[in-house]
Parts: sequence; structure tokens; C-alpha cells
Amino acid sequence: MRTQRGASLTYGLLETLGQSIVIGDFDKNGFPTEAELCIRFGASRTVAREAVKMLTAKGLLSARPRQGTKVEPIAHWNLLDPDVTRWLMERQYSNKIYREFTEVRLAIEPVAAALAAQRANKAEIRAIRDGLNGMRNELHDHDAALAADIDFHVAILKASGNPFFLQLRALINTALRISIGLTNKIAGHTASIPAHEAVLVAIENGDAVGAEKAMRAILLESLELLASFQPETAH
Amino acid sequence: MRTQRGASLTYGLLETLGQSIVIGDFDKNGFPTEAELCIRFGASRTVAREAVKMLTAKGLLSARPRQGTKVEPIAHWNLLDPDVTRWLMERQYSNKIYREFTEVRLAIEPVAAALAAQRANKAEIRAIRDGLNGMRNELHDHDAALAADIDFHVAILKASGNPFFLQLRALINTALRISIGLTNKIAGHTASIPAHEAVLVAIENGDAVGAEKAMRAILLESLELLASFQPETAH
DNA sequence: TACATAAATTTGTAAGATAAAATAGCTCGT
DNA sequence: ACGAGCTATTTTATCTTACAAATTTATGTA
Repeated sequence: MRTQRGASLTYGLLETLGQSIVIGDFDKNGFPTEAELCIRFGASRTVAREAVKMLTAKGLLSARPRQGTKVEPIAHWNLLDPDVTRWLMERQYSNKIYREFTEVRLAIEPVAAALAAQRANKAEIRAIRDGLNGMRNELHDHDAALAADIDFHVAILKASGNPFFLQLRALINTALRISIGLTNKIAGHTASIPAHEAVLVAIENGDAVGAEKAMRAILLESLELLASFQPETAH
Repeated sequence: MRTQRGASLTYGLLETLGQSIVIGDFDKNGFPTEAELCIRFGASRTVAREAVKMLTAKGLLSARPRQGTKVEPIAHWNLLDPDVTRWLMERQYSNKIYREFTEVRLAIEPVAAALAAQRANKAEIRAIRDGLNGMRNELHDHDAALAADIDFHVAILKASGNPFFLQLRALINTALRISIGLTNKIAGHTASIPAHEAVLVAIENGDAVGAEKAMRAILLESLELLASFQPETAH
């Protein structure tokens, strides 16, 4: 999931701080000063500063001399940054964030499917079909089925030919993990296979409108299924 | 435009390197080593390292001992990062990137408008209307009209209630600047005002479907107008 | 009080030294 | 010639110390 990038001290602190910020650990007392960071996390100033700089680059922090380092309001966070998305997932689940994720998917994925129907080449279609077949073949293995499901959706983003759409793979990854984790307990995963197949067929036929509708149907159903079974939890 | 954050040496180098990477300056000879960076840009190692770390956080670079620092393939860049978006804009214009930007807008903004129609409160609707009125009142001043146009679209993203949509404001900002710069030379800016008004009216009436269609019409027209007048330039 | 000045706090920058990782090259035994 | 293992080299990673700059707070003086 996470890019290779070694488990260095800096990246370790980046993870720790990123998760803590997203959870809201610093909302009460404010973000620690450099010196405090070094003490509380046993880090050198170099490591502390570079981790803070990376979090600044992701919009989570801002720092100024004398004034200190502070957590930016969530409106300033780069929410589509893969790390930020993952940190959001790793904190306690909430229906709100799941709904927001799905609204984004509901905007992007149908359009991506429509573009894929117009542009996908054979290799890209094969990748999409491989994802679908993976879902079919792994009915008992939840993890494998989830991976195949993700592959299916990411393959469509790729086939859209628009690199910006592909930026949402981390978000889709996250949303699907949440979704599968819950829907598995309800109706199982197999129900959505025909819906996925409809998307593939439309793309194969170059049917942009059909692909768009079929993809929208998948997401709407997922959203409704979840809303009906899961009580809204505060967060 | 750019967040306040001082014109420190680190941020200056971040800008310089970010632009250079996006332009492709390091594609031939590879990215400089830390020591070379310090020499070529007159920076201390501290500054060089922190700038590189921020670019790493945005997905543009990766660094490993002995192997050096290298530019990641564009598929790895955080394209929706506001800085990256801006750097993409600041390099030479190309129809390709404009089309890609508009495809993203075509996915997000109609859905945002539909959600706004369902959820917008009075203050949010007023912000949208202020944008429209700004467009009306600044027919002669291109810069002011552009700012008002941006305000209109961003106000709708806000009114959608989904913070993830708002992440695209930098991209919309960029796309509109490109668009206006070109369409002004053609048909002027005023032609789109009725189309914008249609979006506002639909949102005021709580007409989600109408808002979605009206917004899609704006973007499609902008895309077609541009495609018909601007030859495809390589990049 | 008002204004200027000094002090204190926190991040920003610089520089030097050492550690760690990863590659390249070399030695040696077979 | 060949491969295992050791050595050297390159480059980033980390640590430390020192000083500069920015900004707020405190102080002192007219």
C-alpha cells in the first residue's frame, strides 16, 4: 500500500505525526514546538524538522518563527494526498467520511468509465476483465476478492487515459476497504459481480453512456446498502 | 494565490525545483545530488534537504542512500496538490493538460452543483450569486471578471458540503485562467453568464438534476469552444 | 499614556561530523 | 573462469552545535 520508501526515522515520525494530527491529538494543546517534538518522540532536530516540512507540504501544518507550528484547519489539508487519505481511513470509521468518499467516487468513476469506453485499448480492457475475473474466482477469500475489486476500479481509471483520475486510487482503495469490510457481513460480496460485469461489457462495446450508468449504479447501490444497515456514528 | 508561507530560502528552492521538475529539466541528466544542489543553487544542505523532502511528500521525488535522488514518473506525482497544479499551469500551455483539467471538472462540478442544490443554505447561495453578479458587473475588467468566475465555481464546491470537492479549487483556478485567457480573445466572457445563471437558479430551486445539467453545459461548451479554435499543440 | 527599545521565544539557516545503505570492485580459493 | 565473501566508495540519513531572523512580550522613558 504505502510506497516503498524505507522505514527511516523521518518517515516513521511522519506517519506518527500524520495519524495523530488527523485523529485530533493536538487540537487541545496545540502542536508541540521543535524542541518538544524532539523530546516527546526521541528524535533529533533534523528528523523532527523534516517530518514537519513534509506535513507542511501536505497542508496539515504551518510554521512561522516565534509563532510556532500549528495544525491547519482541515479545509487546508491536501485531502486527496494518498498519505492523508490513508490516515483518514486509519482513524475510527465514520459514516460521514464514507459518504464523502463515495460522493467523490460517484463524480469521478462514472466519467472515467465513459472515457474508458471511448478510449480503452485491448490491454486496458484485459486489465479490467482480469479484475472482474479475480472477483469471480475468489468468492471465499475476502482479501483476494477485495484486491481484485480494487484492481477492477483502478484499471478503469487507468483506461480513462486521464492521469488526474488515477490520483483517486488511494481514496478508492480506502473506500472499498471500508465498504467491503461492512458489506461482507451483510450480503456478501458476490452480489455486485453482475453490476461490475455490466460496466465491463459497456466499455468493451464502446458504450460510454452505458458504462457511465452502470458504474453509477454500483456506487449508488453500495451507498444505499451501507446507509440502510449502518447507523450514523458521530465523528 | 500561493499560501502565505514566507519567501524563505527553503520555499524558494521548493518553487524553483518544483517548476524545473515539471518542465522536465532533470529528465536528461537525472536529479542532482545533495552536494550538487547546494552548489548549483547556492543553498545549504539543510535547505536543499528540506526542499527535497517536501517534493518527496508531493510525490515528485524519491531518495535513497547511495542511489541518489530521482524524479518519479508523472503517474506518481500528487497531481491534485495545489502546488503541483500551479507548476503544471506555469509551464507552457498545452491543449492536452487543458482537456485533462476540464475532464476532471466535468466529473466533479456537475455533481457538486447537484449536491449544492440539495444542501446549500442561504449564505452559500448568496456566495454563489455574488460570484455571478461579479461577472455581470465587471464586463470590461478581465481580471475582475475572472476572479468573480472563480468565486462562482468555488462557492458551488463549498456549497456541496463535501470538503473533498473543495480540493479541486486550485485546479479550477488554473483551468479558468487558461480558458479565460483564450476565450476572451474569441467570443468574450459575457456569453457564459446566462449559463451560469441557469446553474444558480437551479440550485436556488433545489433542482439537483437541473443544476447538474446546467453545470455540465458550461463545461462542455468551454471545452468545445476551445477545441474548435485552438490547434492541438504538442507537449 | 505613548512610543521606542530591549529581551525572549521559536523557527530558519549553516556547517561539520558520523552512521547507514547500497553499489561496485576486488581477493581468493576452487 | 567462477562465485563467495570482504573492502572501498558513493550518497543519503542522522546528530550536534552555533548563529540568524522574525515576531511577540516586556521594559523603560519622556
